[in-house]
Amino acid sequence: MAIRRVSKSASQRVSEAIRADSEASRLPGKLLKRAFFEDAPERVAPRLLGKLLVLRTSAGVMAGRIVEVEAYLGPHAQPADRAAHSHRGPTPRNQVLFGPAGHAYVYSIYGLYFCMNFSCEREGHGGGVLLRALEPVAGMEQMARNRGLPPFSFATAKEKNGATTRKGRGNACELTSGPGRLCQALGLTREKHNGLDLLDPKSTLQVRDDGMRVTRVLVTRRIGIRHAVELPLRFALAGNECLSGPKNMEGKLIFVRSGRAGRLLR
DNA sequence: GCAGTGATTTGCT
DNA sequence: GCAAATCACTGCG
Repeated sequence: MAIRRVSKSASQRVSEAIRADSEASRLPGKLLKRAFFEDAPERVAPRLLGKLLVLRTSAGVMAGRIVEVEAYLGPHAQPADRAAHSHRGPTPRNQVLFGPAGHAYVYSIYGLYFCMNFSCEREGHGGGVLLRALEPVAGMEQMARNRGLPPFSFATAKEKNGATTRKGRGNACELTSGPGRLCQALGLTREKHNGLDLLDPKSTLQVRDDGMRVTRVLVTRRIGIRHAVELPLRFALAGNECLSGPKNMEGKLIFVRSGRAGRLLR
């Protein structure tokens, strides 16, 4: 199967732009608008594919391209989405989901890890999109430190796929392929990052659009949940090396003829 | 496959 | 109040 992913030169350009100047005004691409998130999670989720998650820290800038997400529907959804944290209504933990769209909802799970959602829909609705995997773009050295992995140089997804990976060289995707892993790689915690506005130019955590065009999106059931397992609400860049979960998951492939992920499922 | 881990919520009294 | 159940995960065997 042919694999569609970011061209190496595009990734390098992004990486170099970030390294050259970490000022907000010089970050790659443009900040998304609030309206982007003020829609149903199942429509926001596929549009997020290909966008960049950018985190500025004192140690430098880390960035990853969003390659896998899941939509979690608010309490008013038909049918009810019992897998969603918000399905019973607001609680102290999930209040960010019921706030304005475009904010980070970070929660701890199994006492060991954190996961992050983006709030969607209008205030009070409780919809969200879970980030399941990123393709690392910048700050891989810091990500490896955060993950407790050895500081060897990481092969890019393209190198790995081209079988040019040298022995002893890790795959960059190991850093961020999974909802817990990506939070650990970026150092995201509930204490520091829950509730951050992803659309504020001054925010340390942003979602940006560098114009990458998405052409093939895989839609499958969600992973690792007990309730509402049948809903097709997991969206991924088809064939991307950095996806989490089983590689042989059945799903539907959607071809995006218009080019923009934002035109999906409209 | 399954153990480890702790925050969160629910369901009792 | 307190105990029990739940949990959208990861790493290891």
